Amino acid sequence: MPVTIQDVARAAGVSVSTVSRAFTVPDLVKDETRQHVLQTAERLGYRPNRAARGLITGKTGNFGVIVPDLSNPFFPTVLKGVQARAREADYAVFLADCDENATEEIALVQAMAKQVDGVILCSSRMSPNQLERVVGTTSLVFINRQVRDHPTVLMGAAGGMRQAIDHLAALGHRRVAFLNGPKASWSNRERRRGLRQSARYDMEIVELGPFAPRFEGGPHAADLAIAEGVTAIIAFNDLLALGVMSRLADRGIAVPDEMSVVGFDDIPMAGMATPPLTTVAMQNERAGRAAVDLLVNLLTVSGAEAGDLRRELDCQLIVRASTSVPARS
Amino acid sequence: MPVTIQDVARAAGVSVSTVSRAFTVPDLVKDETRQHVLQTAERLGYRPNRAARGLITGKTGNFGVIVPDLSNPFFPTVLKGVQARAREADYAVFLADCDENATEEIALVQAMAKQVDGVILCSSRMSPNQLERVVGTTSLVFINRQVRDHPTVLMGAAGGMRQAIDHLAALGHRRVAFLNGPKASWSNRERRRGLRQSARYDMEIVELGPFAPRFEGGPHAADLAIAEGVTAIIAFNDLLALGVMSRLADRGIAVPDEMSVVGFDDIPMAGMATPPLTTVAMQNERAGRAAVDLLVNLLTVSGAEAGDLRRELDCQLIVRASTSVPARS
DNA sequence: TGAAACTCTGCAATCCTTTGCAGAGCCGGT
DNA sequence: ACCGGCTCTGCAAAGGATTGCAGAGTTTCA
Repeated sequence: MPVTIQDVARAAGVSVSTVSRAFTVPDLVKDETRQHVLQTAERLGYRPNRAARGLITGKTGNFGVIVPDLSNPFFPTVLKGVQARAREADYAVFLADCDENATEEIALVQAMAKQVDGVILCSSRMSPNQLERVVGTTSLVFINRQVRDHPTVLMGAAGGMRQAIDHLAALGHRRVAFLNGPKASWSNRERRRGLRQSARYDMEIVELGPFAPRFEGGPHAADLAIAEGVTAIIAFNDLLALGVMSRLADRGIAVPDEMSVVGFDDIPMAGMATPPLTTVAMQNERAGRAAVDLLVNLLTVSGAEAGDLRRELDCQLIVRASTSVPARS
Repeated sequence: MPVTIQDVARAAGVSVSTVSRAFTVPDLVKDETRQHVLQTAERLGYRPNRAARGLITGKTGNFGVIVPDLSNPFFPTVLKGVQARAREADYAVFLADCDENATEEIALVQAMAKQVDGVILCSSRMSPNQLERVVGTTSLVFINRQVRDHPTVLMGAAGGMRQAIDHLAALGHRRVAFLNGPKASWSNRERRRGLRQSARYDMEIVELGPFAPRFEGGPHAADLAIAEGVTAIIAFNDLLALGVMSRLADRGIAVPDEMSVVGFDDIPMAGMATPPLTTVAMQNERAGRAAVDLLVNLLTVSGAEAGDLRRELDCQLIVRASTSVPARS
C-alpha cells in the first residue's frame, strides 16, 4: 500500500540507487534523469521512509523534548518554539511529560534514545547523579539548567530579577519579600542568585518559603508576607503570584495601592489578571527555538570545533498594574 | 556504540533469533535460555531498535498528535492525557502544532504518516474536502470533531451548554447573550446546537459575534452584550469570557452583581480570575486518554468488528463566583 | 586514433529486527 | 529398534533505504 523507493524506481525505469541519489545527492545524477525521477515520485506520492533511512545513516531525523509538566503554562510556549523550529529544520519531535518525576525522566530519555538524534531537557528535575546515568545515551541540550559540557539555553533570570528589584526600588519600596519556589530547583537557585546580586544597601529583602509554585501555594505565602510587613512581594513564578493576589483580594488588601506584587514567567494569564500582573517575561518560544538550534549545531558540527555551548536569552520586566508606589503608612 | 541484538546474541552464546524471541514470544524459548538471554541483555543495556522492528512488522509503536495551537491553554491538558495514556500502552508520541492552519495540518499528517501507526487530530481545522486528502494515509482518531467512519471522542458540549442555560435560568436570568467563536469551527457549531436544544420559552437568547476566541476578543464582545441589555453572558470559551470580564471591570460593571458571565473549557486560569469564573469543564485529560484508547483499539481489533467509533465525555458546569441572580433593574 | 578523465548509473552489501521453515534432539509408544 | 510428534533453536530472507565500488558511455586532449 505505501509507495516505496522500489515502486518509484520501477515506474521511472531506473534503479533504486538513482532514485535515492536524486533525493539525497542531486548533483550526482543527470539533470534529465533527476527531473524524471522526481516527477515520478511526486506523481506516485512517494515519501521516503525515515525509519529505513535512519537504520543505515544512523540519523533518525527526530528530536525528543521532555518537560516536567504540560499543565504548567510555562512549558507549552517553549514547546511551541521547539516544535516550530524543529519543523523548519525538518525534524519531527517526540514529546514526553515526566510528571515532575526525575526517575520517570530518566526512563523517558532512555526510551527515546534509540529513536532520536538528541533530546531537549526542559527544566530537568534530575539530580547531578541521575544526570550521569543518561549522559552519553544520546545528545542532550538543556533549557534552564546549566550542565557542564552540554549545550544550554538559559533564561537569564538573574538579570530579570535585577530589573524587578530596580523597579521596586525606583517606586520607593524599602522592604520586599521574595517567595521561594522549590528549594532544590535550579530555577529557584538562579532567581535567588539574581536577588543577591542585586542587593542594595537601601532595600531589605525578606525571604520566605519554599512554597509550591502553584496558585494554591499563594494564600499561605501571602499571609506570611503580610505578617512581615513588606510593601512589595516578588514571587518565584506567576502562578504563585496570582495565588498571592487572590488572597490579598480576599483579605481586602488592595493591589497595588497597599501591596505591590511581581511575578515571574509572564504566563498568558498574567496579563489577564485583575490587576494585570507586573512580571518578568522570559523568551520561552525563542528559548525553544534556540535549544533546537544548539542541538542541530551539536549534531552537524564536526565535533572538534564545538559550537556555542550556551545561549543566554535576557528577560524583560513587564510593568503592568500590580506594582506602584508603596502606601505611606 | 549502541548495543544491538547481535551483541546480546554473541554475549549470550545464542543466535539472534533466540534473543528476538526471548523478548517477543517468550513461550517459544526454553525457560533457562530465556532467563540467560534476558539477563545478558539487561547487563549490556540492550534496548531493541524500534525503527528496525517497525521496518519488518509494519508497526512503529508511535502515535502522532496534532493540535491547532499550543499556546491555547485548552490543548496542553488534552495533550497531557494523550501522552500519559500512550506511554502506558508503550507508545511514543509525536507532537505537532499546525498554527491554526489547515494546509499545514495536512502536510503534518502526511509527514508523520510513515513514522506512526496513527494520528490523533485535536479540533482539526481541516475542511471536509481537505480531510479527504489525508484519510487513508494513516489511521485517524478525532477529538472534538465528528467524522464519518472515524473514531471520535466528543466533549459533549451540548450537554454542558444545557447546564449553563439551566443554571442561568434558575438564577432568574431572562435575557442572555451568547458570544460566538469562529463561525466555521466545529466546536462553535456544537455549542450553538446545545444552545438551541436547550431553548426555553422563558428565556431569550441573543447571539453575537463571531469573535476571536481569545482574551483580546473580549472587550468588543462585552460592549456589544452590554448594549443589548442582557443580564448574563455565555462566552464561546474561557479566554473570551476573561476578556469580557476584564472589560466589564474597566467599565465599572460589577460581576456578578450587574452581569453574570459563563465561560467554556475550564482552563486553569478560570479558577484564578477575580471573580473566579463559572464555566463548563470539559474532561480534557480524559479525552486525550480516550483518544489513545480508541486508536489502540482501532489498530488491534481484527478490522472486521470495528470497536466503538465514538466516545462521548460529558461536561460539568463549575459554578464559581461570576454568576449570580440578575440585578433588579 | 587512442588513452585518460569524467559523468552517470547499477550492483550488492549494509543497517537491526522479525519470522517462516527446517533441523536437532528427546520423549513415548508400538 | 524405529517412528511420529514435541520442543527448542538456528538459518536466511525480508523490510526500505543508503553508499562504496565498478562498469558503461562520453568527452577531452595529445
